Amino acid sequence: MPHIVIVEDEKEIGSWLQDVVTEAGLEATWVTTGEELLTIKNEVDLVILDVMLPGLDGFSTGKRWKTQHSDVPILMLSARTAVEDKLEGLSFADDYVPKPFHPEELLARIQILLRRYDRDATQVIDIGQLRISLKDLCIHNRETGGEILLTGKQYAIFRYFLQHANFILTKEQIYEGVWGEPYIEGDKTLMVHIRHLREKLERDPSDPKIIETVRGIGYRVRTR
Amino acid sequence: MPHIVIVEDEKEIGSWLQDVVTEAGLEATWVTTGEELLTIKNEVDLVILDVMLPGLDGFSTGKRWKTQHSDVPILMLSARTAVEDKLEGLSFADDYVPKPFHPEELLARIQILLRRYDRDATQVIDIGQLRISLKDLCIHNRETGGEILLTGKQYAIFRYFLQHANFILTKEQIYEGVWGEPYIEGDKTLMVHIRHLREKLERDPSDPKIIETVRGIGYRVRTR
DNA sequence: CTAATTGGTTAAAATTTGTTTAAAAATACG
DNA sequence: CGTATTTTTAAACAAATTTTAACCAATTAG
Repeated sequence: MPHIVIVEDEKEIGSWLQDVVTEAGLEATWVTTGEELLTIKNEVDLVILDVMLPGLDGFSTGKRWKTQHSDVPILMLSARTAVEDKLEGLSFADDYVPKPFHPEELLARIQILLRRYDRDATQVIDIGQLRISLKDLCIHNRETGGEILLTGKQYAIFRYFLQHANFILTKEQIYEGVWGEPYIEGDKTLMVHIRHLREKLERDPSDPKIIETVRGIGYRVRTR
Repeated sequence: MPHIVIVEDEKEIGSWLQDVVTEAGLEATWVTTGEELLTIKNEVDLVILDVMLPGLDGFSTGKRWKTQHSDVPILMLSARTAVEDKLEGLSFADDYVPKPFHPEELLARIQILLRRYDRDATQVIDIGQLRISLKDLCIHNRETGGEILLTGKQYAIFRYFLQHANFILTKEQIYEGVWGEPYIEGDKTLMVHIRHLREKLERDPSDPKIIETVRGIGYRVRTR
């Protein structure tokens, strides 16, 4: 059953949304702040995100979600119908629905996003001895049969590699994609994380096959 | 370049849409009936479909397209803003934009759909036996099937050549373009790099075909 | 034909870049 | 609040790249 997270600070609307989604046969979690959304660890299939939020606003929350968490679709809700707001939202979100709206329209748009997202998800890829299910980012070692658990940053980096698999990625790209802030020339932080990742993923961390080094440029993870 | 088909019977709007899409750097074909859309044989990446059409209406056209043709996304346009219409459209289409709308919003929504259904249109150039995909910085030898990895400076120089392909480039130009500092007459650094590049790229480095020498001036890489 | 010029080649020196290890700082957790 | 874990910083080390420099080959001009 697809799991939907609703981020809405107004109690009445939040609770109503949760009902609407639940009655449509979907699982719904309702949180009231962007910060809460960003800490959710469970599997999420879609986020309904209000623009006006206390603290971290909807736009900032959405951008962080997309860059730091996952490609899981975001449907923005807003009473602000100005083109600038729509454009801002659509620059990272997958749909933007102005308030007020009919619950049926919302559900129809949710279905579209779930349908679309489902297509490119539910995939399992093999890299070397590893088997990775992209949807829940579980990594198994096919040789030992064990599961490999990564830390937060390690997941973020490895996910970035998988999302851009087979591309040679510059350190700038990776750092900015994962940390969301500019890379400072000569910084070794990323390299230390690569080292830790290799310790967990590679057969022989000092002869890496999964995370290749492309000297003078960056790194690459191949899936083919 | 993504190819977009616009189905719109009103001449003014159709032509305007075509302009909007074309100016955004996309290829646009404009037809006036649903029947015409269903006969298109070329590759299509997105359909913009008006609801009100003479003959086969937008809803019927869209459903046929999805069932009989392909999974290529449909963006519905309509002056009918009733929920029933929206729901009918969203039951098969991928987005439903009520008229009137701002061109920027339309373009943002087009981008979202194209992004989702991206056919991985990576730009690929062939030079001699080499196949180069600029986007992921990969160079393949089509004869041996192997990949050619370059060092940082080698990538920088070769990319400069490709960005100025078919032009005869002076050593000054290349040096200043790659190093970002003035070229000192008689410096052999560039030549050493050219030698290393030729060792990796050419069939016979002492009889170069890919990086030509233009005596007294500089070098040239041809793509045609 | 020979000298001068320009580009090519090679190997060693210098520099840059990536790796590794350890410890400090920050964060999460009970 | 203290402990464990994660993340970042720092420094020493190793290795590959880039540059330098000396010499060689080809072409052109006198």
